[in-house]
Amino acid sequence: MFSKSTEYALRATIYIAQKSSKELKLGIKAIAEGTDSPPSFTAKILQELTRDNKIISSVSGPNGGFYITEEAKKLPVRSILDAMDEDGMLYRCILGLNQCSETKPCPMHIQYKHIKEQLINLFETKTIQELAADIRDGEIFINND
Amino acid sequence: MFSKSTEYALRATIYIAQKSSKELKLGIKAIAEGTDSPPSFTAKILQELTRDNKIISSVSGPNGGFYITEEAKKLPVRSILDAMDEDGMLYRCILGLNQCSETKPCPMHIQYKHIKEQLINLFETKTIQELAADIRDGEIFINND
DNA sequence: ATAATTAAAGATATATTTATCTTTAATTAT
DNA sequence: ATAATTAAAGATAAATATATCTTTAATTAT
Ligand code: FES
Ligand code: FES
Repeated sequence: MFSKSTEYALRATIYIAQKSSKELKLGIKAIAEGTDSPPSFTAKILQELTRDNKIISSVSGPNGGFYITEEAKKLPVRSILDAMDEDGMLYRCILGLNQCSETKPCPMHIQYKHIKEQLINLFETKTIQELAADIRDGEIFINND
Repeated sequence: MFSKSTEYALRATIYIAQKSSKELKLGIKAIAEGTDSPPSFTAKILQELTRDNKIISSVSGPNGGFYITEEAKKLPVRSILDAMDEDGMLYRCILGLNQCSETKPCPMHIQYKHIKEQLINLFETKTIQELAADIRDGEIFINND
């Protein structure tokens, strides 16, 4: 469904939202371990997510690390896809035609569009903080342990 | 959603099912043009689909080309994913965890599983011939013209 | 001020996917 | 039989995705 980059971005963001606060920032090592992701690659991805403080925030230096603001927690999961330039995926033709449209539909369009709508709805309504809250509550996981 | 390879495989198969018969086989050039796909790459992909006559059939030589049997037309679209080794996609965790399961669900699992079920159902019940028939009927397309 | 710590930025490496080109084999028509 | 046509197979190339490593900059504690 998504690229590795986007999967790591989603897992890292959820992990940060669940574990961090402005007072307790997380280092790249902890994030990578907590999400079963390669540390240096995850670092690169977090750079994209912190650019312009779009989703994740960070500070360098001792006791520095990554955290997410209460504001940003309210963003839909969709905004992570946007930051990773993978939001196009939600709107593509499932057979790879240049456009997915009602006026020039592919043979799978009619049935796929209902599924697509649910996908879009899921990513646009579910917020980062909702996903993070789920984990705290119960038996929900963000790694392979 | 799918790799380029799989997209080309789906489009080519639908095109062949729509236009060919045992008497009227299609050359690689016609298939590539009819589906807006790169000819030599599509040729490679058709080799995978013809291996063991799994889905597509072919004959070399003059008046040769690709066609699909009435039997094969009854296969679900899912069988094309199988042939392209991309059937795993339907069962993966949307966050990229090693397993998607009820017992160790990721934060998106509960909501995604309903969508996933519909995707699986679509690919397992829709047949190649149904997709091809749709095109003949009306305003349904398999290329970008 | 200095040293220590941490992320940011940049350079590089590896693997995979996508794509093309060339040679071979099969089939058919003459 | 020979030549023509077509797909199969194999080799190679280009592009992209994934991953790591090194250097730099920022911040903090001493
Ligand atoms: S046109 Fe193919 S999914 Fe909409
Ligand atoms: S565990 Fe992630 S989608 Fe099922």
